[in-house]
Amino acid sequence: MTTQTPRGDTRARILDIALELFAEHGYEKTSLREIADRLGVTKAALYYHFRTKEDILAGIVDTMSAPIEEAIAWGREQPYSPALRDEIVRRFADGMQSRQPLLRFFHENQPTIRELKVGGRFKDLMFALTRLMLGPEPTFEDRVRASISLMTVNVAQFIGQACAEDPEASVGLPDPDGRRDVALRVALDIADRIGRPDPL
Amino acid sequence: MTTQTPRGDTRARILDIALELFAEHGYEKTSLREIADRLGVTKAALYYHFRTKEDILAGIVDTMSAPIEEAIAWGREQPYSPALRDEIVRRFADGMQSRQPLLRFFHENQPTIRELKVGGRFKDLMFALTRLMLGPEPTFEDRVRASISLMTVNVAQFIGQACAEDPEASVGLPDPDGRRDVALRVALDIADRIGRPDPL
Amino acid sequence: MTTQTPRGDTRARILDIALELFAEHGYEKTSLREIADRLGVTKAALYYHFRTKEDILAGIVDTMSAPIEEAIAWGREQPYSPALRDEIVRRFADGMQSRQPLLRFFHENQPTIRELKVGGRFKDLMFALTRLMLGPEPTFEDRVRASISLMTVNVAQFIGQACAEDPEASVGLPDPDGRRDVALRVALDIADRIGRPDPL
Amino acid sequence: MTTQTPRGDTRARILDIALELFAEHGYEKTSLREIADRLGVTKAALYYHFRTKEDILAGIVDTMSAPIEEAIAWGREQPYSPALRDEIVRRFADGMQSRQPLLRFFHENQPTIRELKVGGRFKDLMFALTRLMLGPEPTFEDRVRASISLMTVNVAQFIGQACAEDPEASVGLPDPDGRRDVALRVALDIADRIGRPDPL
DNA sequence: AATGAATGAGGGTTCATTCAT
DNA sequence: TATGAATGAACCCTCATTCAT
Repeated sequence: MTTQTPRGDTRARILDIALELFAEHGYEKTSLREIADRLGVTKAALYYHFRTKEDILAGIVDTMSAPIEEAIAWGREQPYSPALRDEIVRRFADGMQSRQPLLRFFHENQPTIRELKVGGRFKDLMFALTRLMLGPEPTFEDRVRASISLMTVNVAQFIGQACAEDPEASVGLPDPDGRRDVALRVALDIADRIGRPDPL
Repeated sequence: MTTQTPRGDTRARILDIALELFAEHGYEKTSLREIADRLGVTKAALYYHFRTKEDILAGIVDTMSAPIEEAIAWGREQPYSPALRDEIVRRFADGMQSRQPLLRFFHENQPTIRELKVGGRFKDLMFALTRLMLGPEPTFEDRVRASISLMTVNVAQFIGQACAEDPEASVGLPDPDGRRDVALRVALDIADRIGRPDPL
Repeated sequence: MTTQTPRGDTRARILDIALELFAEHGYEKTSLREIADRLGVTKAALYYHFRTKEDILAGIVDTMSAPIEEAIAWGREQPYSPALRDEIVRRFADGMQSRQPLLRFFHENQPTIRELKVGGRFKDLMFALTRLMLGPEPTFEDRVRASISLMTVNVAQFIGQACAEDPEASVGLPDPDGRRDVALRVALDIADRIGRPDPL
Repeated sequence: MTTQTPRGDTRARILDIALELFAEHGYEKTSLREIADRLGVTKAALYYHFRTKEDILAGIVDTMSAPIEEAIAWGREQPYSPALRDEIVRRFADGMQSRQPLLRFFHENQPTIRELKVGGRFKDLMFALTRLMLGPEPTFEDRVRASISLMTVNVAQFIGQACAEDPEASVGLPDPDGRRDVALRVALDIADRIGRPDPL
C-alpha cells in the first residue's frame, strides 16, 4: 500500500512545478490553483508549506542561488586578473546550466521581480558577480561588457531554442551541448575586451 | 473657455500612458483602472477606443514598429557587407532611442508576449533585422552575436540607469548621451566579430 | 447622388431589425450596439428615434397589435356563438401569419415581458381575445382550452421548423402553408370542445 | 451550538434559489450576486461549487430531468397503444408537478436556452417523450397534437395563476389540485385525437 | 500533512444612456 | 438626422488567502 506521490518531498515538488510554470507563463499568470492541480493537491495544501505565493518564489531563489554565492565567495578570495574574469564566466555558465529555467524566469519577469523582495537579492548577486569580473574603478563601458557577457550565457540558450523551431535557422544548428559551447565562447569573447583600449 | 483635457488625442494618450505603465509594472499587473485613472477618464472610455486590453498593446506596437520596418526595408535593398551590418545596428539604435520603454517592455514581459498575438509580430521583426546583419548561411555563433549585439543597445540603457542609482557605480558614469555612445560602441564591437574566425 | 439607406424610414427599420434580433436572441441578450451595427448607424442614432430600449419594444408592439385590436373590436359587436369563436381563431391566425416573430418573442421572453410595461398591454389583448371565445361565466377548463387553442396557432409553427431540421421528422412534412392549415385545424379542433360536456 | 446555515447542503441550496430566480426574472436578468445574497454568501462562494453560471443551470437540469428520463425508459419497453400514450401524459404530469418552475423556466427562456448547451439536452428529452406518444410514421398533425398536449400540462398552471390574480376570472376557479386535474383532462383530450381521422 | 468551504478585492468587459456638436 | 466621446453601474469570473477540521 504505497502512497500515490513520492512522499514527504512535497515542498520540493512545489518548487519544481512552480518554477516550471513561472518560467513558462510568468509569475502573475501562474495561479496557485494551477500549481496545486499539477501536483494533485489542493490550493490550501500549498499554504501548509509556504506562507504566501511570494514565499514560493523566494524558496525557488534560495535553492537556486547557492552556486552563484559559491562563485562569489570563491572569487572574493582571488586577486583580480583576466584569468579570474574568465573563470567567473565559466563558473557562472557551469552553475546555470541546470538552472536555466530560473535564469529565464529572471530575465523575463523583471517588472514582477522589481516589485518583489526577492528581486533585490538576485540583482545583488548578479551585481557582485559582474563586479568580480572588473578591475578597480571600472569604466561604464566595462560594466556593460561584463553584464552582457554573463547575459549571453543564458540568452544564447533561448536563441538556440528559437532557431531549433525555425526551419531555415535550424540548418547546421549544433546540438544543445554544442550550443552551450558557443554561448560560452561568445561570452568569453565579449569579456575579453574588458579593461582593454579599443584595438584600433 | 478651454476644455479640461487636450482633447481628441485621447487615443494617443491612452497608448502613451499604457506603455509607460506596462513598462514599469508589467502588462499583467497594470490594470485598466490604473490607465484610466491616470488619464482622468473611466475604464469604459478605454473601451471606446480599444476593443480589449490586448488591443491597446497592439496599438502600442503598431505605432512603435515603424522605424524597425523602415530599417528592414532599407536593408533588404542593400548587398550584404560588414558596413551594412554596422549601419543596421546604428539605425536600430537611432530608431529605438525614443522607443526605449517599448523595448524594455518587450525584454521584460516575454511570458506575456509569448501568449499574445502581438508577440509573434515583434519577434519576426527582430529576426528579420538580425538576418540582415548576417551573410548567407550564417553559423549559429554568428546568429548569437547578431542578437546580442542588438540587445546590447537596449540593455546598456538599463544598466546605465541601475548604475545611476548606485552610489559606488555612479562614480565616473557618463551622462545619458554618453551612455548611448558606449552602448553603440559595444554593440558594434560585438557585431564586428561576425563572420570572422577566432582572432587566435 | 442617392443616400445609402432607403431613407427616412429609419424608425421603421429599427423596429424591424430589433424585432428580428429580439426574437432570435432574446430581449436581454440583444444589445443596442447589435441593432445599430446591423443598421449601419451609431447607437446614439437609435436614441434620436426612441427614448429607451424599452421604447423600441413598445414601438414594436404598437405596430404589431393593430390586427388583434381589430379582431377584438369586431368580436365585441357580435353575439357569442361557436361560429364567432371559430372566426376569432381564424382571424387571429390570419393576423399573426405575418407577425410570427412577435408572437414567438412574446412566448419566449415572458420573464422580461412581465417586468416591462408593454407586457401588461399585450397580455390584456390576449386575455380579451380569449374572452370572446367563451360564453358567459366560462369554466376554468374552457379558459384553458381557449388559451391553448390560440397558442397552438403559433407553437405549431415552431414545431414545424424544428421538424424541418430533423431528418427523421421531416419525412412527409407539409410545406409552410400546409403547416399553417394543420395548425389552424388543430386549434379549431381544440376550441371545438369549449362549452361542451365531456363527450363521454 | 447550531451553525447559522443548514450546512453542507450549500450546493443544493444554490440550485434551489437559482431555479427560483431564473424562473421568476429569467436567466439573463438573474445575477450571481442576487443568488449569493439570498443565500447569505459571497458570489465567490458560488464559484466554489460551480464553474460558471451556465453550470448552475446545467446542475438544475440534471437534478430535474430524472423523472422524464424514467418515463422515457419505461415507455420504450412498451408497445405503442393509445393507452400507452395516455400513460405517458399522466407520468409526465406527475413528474412535472413538483418541477413546475423548471418547466416554466424552459418555456419562458427559449432564446437563452437555445444558446446554452443544456438546451439541446432538454429538447431531446421532450422530443423523445412526444415520440412515444405517436405510432409509427406519425403525421405532422399528430406531432403537433402530442406536443401541445404535453405543453398543456404546464401552461394550464400558468393560466390558473393568472386567473387567480384576476377578480373576474377567479370566480369559480378550482383550487390548485383541481386545476391540475383540469390540465390533465384537457391534455388527454387533445392527445385523444392523435392517429384518428377528423370525427367529421 | 492536507482538505473543504468560503471570502474580499479586484480583474476585464459590456451595457444602456447622455450630450455637445 | 445623426455622430463621437464618454459615463456609471453592473456583470461574470479569478485570485490569493484564511481557517476550522
